[in-house]
Amino acid sequence: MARPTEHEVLAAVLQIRCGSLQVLAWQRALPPDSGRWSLPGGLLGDDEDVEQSVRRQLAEKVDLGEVTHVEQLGVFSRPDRVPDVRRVATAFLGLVPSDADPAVPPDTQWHPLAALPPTAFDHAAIVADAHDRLRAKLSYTNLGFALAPREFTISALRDLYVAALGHPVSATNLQRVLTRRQVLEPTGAVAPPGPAGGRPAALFRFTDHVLRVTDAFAVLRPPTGPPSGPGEATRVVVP
Amino acid sequence: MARPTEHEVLAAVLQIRCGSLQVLAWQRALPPDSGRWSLPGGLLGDDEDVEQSVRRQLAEKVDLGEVTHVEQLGVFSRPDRVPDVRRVATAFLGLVPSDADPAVPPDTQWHPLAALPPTAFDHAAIVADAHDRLRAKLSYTNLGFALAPREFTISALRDLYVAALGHPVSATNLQRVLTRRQVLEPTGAVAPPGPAGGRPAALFRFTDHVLRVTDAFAVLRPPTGPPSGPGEATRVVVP
DNA sequence: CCAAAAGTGTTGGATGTACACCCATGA
DNA sequence: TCATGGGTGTACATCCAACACTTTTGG
Repeated sequence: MARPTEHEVLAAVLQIRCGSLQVLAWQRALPPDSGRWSLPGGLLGDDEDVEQSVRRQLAEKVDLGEVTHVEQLGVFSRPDRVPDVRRVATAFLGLVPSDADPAVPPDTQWHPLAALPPTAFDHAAIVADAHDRLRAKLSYTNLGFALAPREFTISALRDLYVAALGHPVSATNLQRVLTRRQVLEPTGAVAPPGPAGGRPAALFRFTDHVLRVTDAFAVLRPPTGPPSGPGEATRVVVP
Repeated sequence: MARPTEHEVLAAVLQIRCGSLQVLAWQRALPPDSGRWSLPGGLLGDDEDVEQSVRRQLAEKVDLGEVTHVEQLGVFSRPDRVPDVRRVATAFLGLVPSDADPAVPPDTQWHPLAALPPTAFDHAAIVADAHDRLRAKLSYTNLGFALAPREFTISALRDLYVAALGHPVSATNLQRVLTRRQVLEPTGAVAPPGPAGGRPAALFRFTDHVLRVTDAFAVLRPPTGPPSGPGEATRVVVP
């Protein structure tokens, strides 16, 4: 009767490299789907939950210290998503700062999302979900911290947002929005100008390195009476 | 070595009944956790994905026609979440309109979230996640359609939002926000006043009965140039 | 005519985009 | 001093919460 059900975890690890958003994948040597590119992951172990598992599996491909953010995307469970066996996957989004260059195994490479080679199983859908989630959260959380170096100029940060969002972003307004929300703070230092000259750029850092919702409810917020209780509700849709 | 992994689906089905947000649960007759209250659900079948499965399982407890919205919350996978066996759960949020009164099996009851009896396993955490998701999406989507009757007055809708959000909501502003976003439209009809008199209330309906994000990116939106391409990006965090 | 409930008008604040303008540096 | 990149100031639009005021009913 019931086929045994396996459970795997898969991570779309994203990083902005050379100005483009890229995803980490390894090339399958054996069937099924040999030759196609596969997201890092593996079977859920007996003594771990999916979050622990994805971190353990990722550690086999990259230095976990370089992965600044991991969050669950959802379950992929079509009965035919993997041939022959019944394998349910929990998908994750992982982020690596743009200045990291983690060592990866020889079968593993970064690929621009815009030109993804043929992927195994339903991994392309997972990558698409990861991209959507990243775009959304860049807009209403401080998630940028996970893509940026510890210190950066506003134009460098702008370039990261452009690569991740896929549309032009004004450096002027990016700075204003993020500082008003206290997502960014100046370090006090400045970066030397490039060879073409120009005013030295101030350096900034993210004030916080854990995910925070910075744009609370757009509407239907609780009345602004006396200072409301601790831990105001925020638009935390996905933890 | 590896224990066989089972996969179950569980649904926190929410409805506003008698002015309070309630969740559907059934009382376990047998161990483990006998006597405690459990969310509807069951094991994933061989030929279905988790979305199909949760609908199938829900159909055993309520008329599926009454469930106006179902969405995935995430995976609960602590190794010890269920004793003895390894069982990973995909949790869902389900919504039932406030005017429905679905027949439920004798062991099944509605319970106010504010006074939840002892729950089985990690089901209380699932209910909490469902509540958070509902609160968040009421604010930036048209999800109210899934809680409201087909036609309603603004004050009735306000009461639903108050019950779901847990804080006061101004009927005046609720109407303005939702009509501006074209989430609501007047039916043209009016409801008769109550016994105490008062002006008859206009009846409204939701223009759409599928989830739509109505409050697009708060910030970092693409430049408003020429009319942008089709299907503008929106803050779809969870499909 | 009064109370009750519903709906409209209006104000003020917060937030964001766009754009003009000023600043600091290297050649 | 000029080109270049960086940063600030300001105008304008949008959106929303709050609240005063008007409308329509039943007693």
